[in-house]
Amino acid sequence: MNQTQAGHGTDEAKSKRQQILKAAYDVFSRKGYYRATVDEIIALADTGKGTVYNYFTNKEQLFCTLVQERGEPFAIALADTISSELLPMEKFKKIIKLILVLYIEDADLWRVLIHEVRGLGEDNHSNLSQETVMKYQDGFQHIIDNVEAVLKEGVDKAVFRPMNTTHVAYCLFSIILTMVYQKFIEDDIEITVHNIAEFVLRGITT
Amino acid sequence: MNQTQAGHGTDEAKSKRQQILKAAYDVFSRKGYYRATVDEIIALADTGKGTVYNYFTNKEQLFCTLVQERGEPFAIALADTISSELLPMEKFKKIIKLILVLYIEDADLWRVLIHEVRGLGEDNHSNLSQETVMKYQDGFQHIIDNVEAVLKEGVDKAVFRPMNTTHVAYCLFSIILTMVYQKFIEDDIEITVHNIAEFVLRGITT
Amino acid sequence: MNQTQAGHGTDEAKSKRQQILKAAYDVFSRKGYYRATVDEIIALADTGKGTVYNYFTNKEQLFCTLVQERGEPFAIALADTISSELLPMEKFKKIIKLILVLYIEDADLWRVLIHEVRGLGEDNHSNLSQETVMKYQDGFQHIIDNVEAVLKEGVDKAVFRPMNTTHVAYCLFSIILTMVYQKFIEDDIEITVHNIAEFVLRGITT
Amino acid sequence: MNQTQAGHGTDEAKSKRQQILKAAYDVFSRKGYYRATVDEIIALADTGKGTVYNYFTNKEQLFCTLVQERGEPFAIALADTISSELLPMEKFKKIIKLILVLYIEDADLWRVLIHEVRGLGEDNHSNLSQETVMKYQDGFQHIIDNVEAVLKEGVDKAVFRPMNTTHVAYCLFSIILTMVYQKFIEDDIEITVHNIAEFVLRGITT
DNA sequence: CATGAATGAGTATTCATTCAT
DNA sequence: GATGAATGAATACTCATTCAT
Repeated sequence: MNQTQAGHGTDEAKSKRQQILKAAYDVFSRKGYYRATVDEIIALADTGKGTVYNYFTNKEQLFCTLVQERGEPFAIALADTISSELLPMEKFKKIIKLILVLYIEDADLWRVLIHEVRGLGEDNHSNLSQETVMKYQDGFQHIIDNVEAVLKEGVDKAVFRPMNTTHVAYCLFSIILTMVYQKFIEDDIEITVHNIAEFVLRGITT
Repeated sequence: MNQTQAGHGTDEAKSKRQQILKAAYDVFSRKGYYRATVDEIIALADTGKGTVYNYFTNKEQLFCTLVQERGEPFAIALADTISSELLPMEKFKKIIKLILVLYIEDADLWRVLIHEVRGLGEDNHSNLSQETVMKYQDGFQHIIDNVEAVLKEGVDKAVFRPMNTTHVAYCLFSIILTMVYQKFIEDDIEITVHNIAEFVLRGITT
Repeated sequence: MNQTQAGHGTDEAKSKRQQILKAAYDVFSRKGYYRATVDEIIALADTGKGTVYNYFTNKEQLFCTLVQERGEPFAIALADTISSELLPMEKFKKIIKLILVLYIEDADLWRVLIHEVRGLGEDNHSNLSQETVMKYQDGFQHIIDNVEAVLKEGVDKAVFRPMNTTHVAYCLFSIILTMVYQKFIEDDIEITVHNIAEFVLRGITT
Repeated sequence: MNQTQAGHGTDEAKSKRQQILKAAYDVFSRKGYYRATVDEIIALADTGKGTVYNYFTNKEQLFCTLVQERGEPFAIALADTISSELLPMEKFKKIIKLILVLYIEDADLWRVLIHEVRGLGEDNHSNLSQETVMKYQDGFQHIIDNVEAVLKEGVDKAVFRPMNTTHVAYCLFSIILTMVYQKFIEDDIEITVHNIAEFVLRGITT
C-alpha cells in the first residue's frame, strides 16, 4: 500500500493475486488449513478482505488454487515418466526421485494437504469439503496407482519378486513421505533416492 | 438417573466418568478431534455438560486421558519385549506385531491422534496445544527409539547389514501405520507380520 | 444482568427466553427482518449472543417462533368461527372482526411478515428461506380460503349475489390490511367492522 | 465496444445509460431491490462497474430513475383524466383502468417498489433511504388523493352515497393492486375494470 | 467517458468453558 | 457431585462504492 499509493499499477495489479497466493501459502503452511484465517492472509498480503474474494471464491478455493499451481508440474513430469520407455528399475528410481523432489519443494503445503486429506473415518475429519477431499485423495491414489504399475511391470519381467504390489506401492509412498517429513533428505538428493531404492529393493538383511 | 437419585453412589460416580470416556472415544474416533463437540459427547454419555468439566479440565485433557488409557498396556508390553532376551530377529518380529496389534485395536483413535500430531511446521497445525502435541510426539518417538535399538542390536550382531538405523526405524513405523490405515491387515495377523518383516528384511528384488 | 447478579434465578431462567422473544419482537417490528440484527436483539434483551442460539436455531427460527406464538390464538379462533353454525352474514362479520383484531395486535410484526412473504416474482425476494416463505404464504392462503368458503355459502343461500368468490376473498383481505396499516381503525372496533362490511356488502352507490 | 472505440459517440453514450437501465429493470424486477446486485446488473448490461456510477450516483438513485421513467407517462395521464370534464362515474372507471394499466405494465417493478415502500413502522423497514421511501409514498398518496377527489365529486353530486372517502380511496387502490398481484386480470382489461367497479359500487349483496 | 481492481464495514453462527443451584 | 443456562470470542463472506488509468 506504499509504493504506488493505491496499488493500481499494472505490476501490482498482477501482483495482488500473487501477493495473496504468496501470503496464503505462507499462512496455510505455518498454520494448517483450519487455523489459517483470511484475516491473517490479508494482513500479510497487505490487501483488503474483498480483494481475496475477487480472485478466489472462498478460502477453500484459494487453498486449492495453491495446491493446483504447485502440483501441476509434478503431475506432468510423472505422466511423462510413466509413459517413457525406461527399464523398470530405472523408472522405479525416477519415480522415487520425482515424488521426493515434489515433496521437498513446498514440503509444508503438502504436509497440510495430506493432513486434511488423510485417514478419514466414517465422517469427514477434514475442514475441506468432502468433494475437495475426494479430489485430492484421487490425486494421491493416482500417484500410487502409477507406482503400482511400475512394480507390476517389474514383477512381470521378473526384475522384482512376486509381491502384493498394492501394499508395496502404498508402503513405498509412505516411506518417501516419512523421509521428507522427518527431514532425512541428504543435500544430494540422489543419495536419498539411492538409499530408499536400496532399502526397498534389498531390505535390511545382510 | 433413578436409583441413586443423583449419582452419589460410588458405582455411578465411577460410571459417569466411564460413560463420558466411552462416549468421547466414540465421538473422537468418528469425528476427529476438532469436529468432535462436547455437546455430542454428553448427549451420547447421557450426562450434563458440567459433569465433563468435573472429571476433565477441558476437551483436550479428556482426549489425552483417553489416549493415555488406551496406550498404557501397549507401552508396558513394548518395554517388556525390549528388555527381553529374544534374538534380534525374534524381537524384530515381535515388535512389529505389538505395534500392529496396538493400532488395529482403537484404530480410529490412533488415526485421530496421529492426525493431530503429525508433521508440524514452524507453528502448530494441530488443534491440540503445542505442549500436548510434543508429549505425544515424544511417545511416538519413544516407540521408534525402541525399534531403532533393536535394529542396532541386529547390526551389531551382523544379522542386519549396516544401515541408517534411525531412517529405517521411522520407515518401518510408517509402513506399519500404512498397513493399518489402508486396512491391509489379513485376518490372521501373523501373515501381515510376516509380510511386513519379509519386505523390510529382504526388499522386493528377486 | 443487574438483579440476581448472573440471572440464574428460576424467574429469570424462564424469562431469558422471553426477554429474547420480547426484544426480537421489538427489533423485528421496528427494523424489519433483514435489518434486524442479532446484535441489536441481544443488546435489548441484555443477554449473550450464544444464549439466543441456545433457544433458537437461527435468526429465521427466532422470527418464526414469534410469528407462531402470536398467530396461534388467531388460527384457533378462526377455525372455531368457520366451523360454527352462524348464519353467513354473521360469520362474514365475525371473520372480518377476527382478522382485524389479529392484525391490530402485533400490527408491526404482521406488517413485517407480510413484507417478507408478499409478492414474489420468479425469484425469492425475501430474506427468509423459500421454505418459510411458502409456509406462511400457505397460512395466509388458508385464511383467504376460509373467507372464500363463507362467501360461497352466502352465494349458495342467495344472501350474496353471484361473484368470483376468489377475487372477492382476496380483495376483502387486502381491504382489511389496508385499514390496519393506514391506521383507519376506530377506537371501537365494531365500527370499523361495520364500515368494512357495509362497504363490501353494499358498495358505494346510493 | 468496437466501433466508436470507447463509447464517445452520442449514440453509444446514450445507449450505455439505456443498457444499464434496461438491465437494472430486469434484475430489480426479478430479484427485488435488496437482492439485486450491481454486479448482476453490469453483467447483463455488458458494461463496467464504474460506468454505472458515472450515470447514477448509487444503486438507490438508479432504482429511482427507473421508477421515475416508467411512472412519468402514468402521472401525466392521470392528471389529464382528473382535470377532464367526464362525469364522476366515467372518471371513476377511467381512473380504475389507468391504474390497472399502469400496474400491469412493469408489474414486477411496481411490485418491488411497493414492497420497499409499504407500511413502515417507526423505523424504516426498507432498504431504500427514508427520504426516497417518503418520496414514493407521496407518489402513491398523490394517486390516492386523486381517487379521493373523484369520490368526493361523486358524493357531492349524490352519485355515490356519503362515505369516508379517504378510507374508500385507499381500499380501492389496494383492491386494484391485489387484482394485479394475484394476476386476476382478464385478457380483456375492460372486464376487470367492470368487475372492480361493480364490486366497489354495488358491493356483494343481492 | 469507460473501466474494474481494490476496499472494508457489517453480520450470522459455533462451541468450549464457567458457575450458581 | 451433577447439572445446564449463560456466555462471547473468533471467523468467513458479501457487496456497494471509489478512483487511478
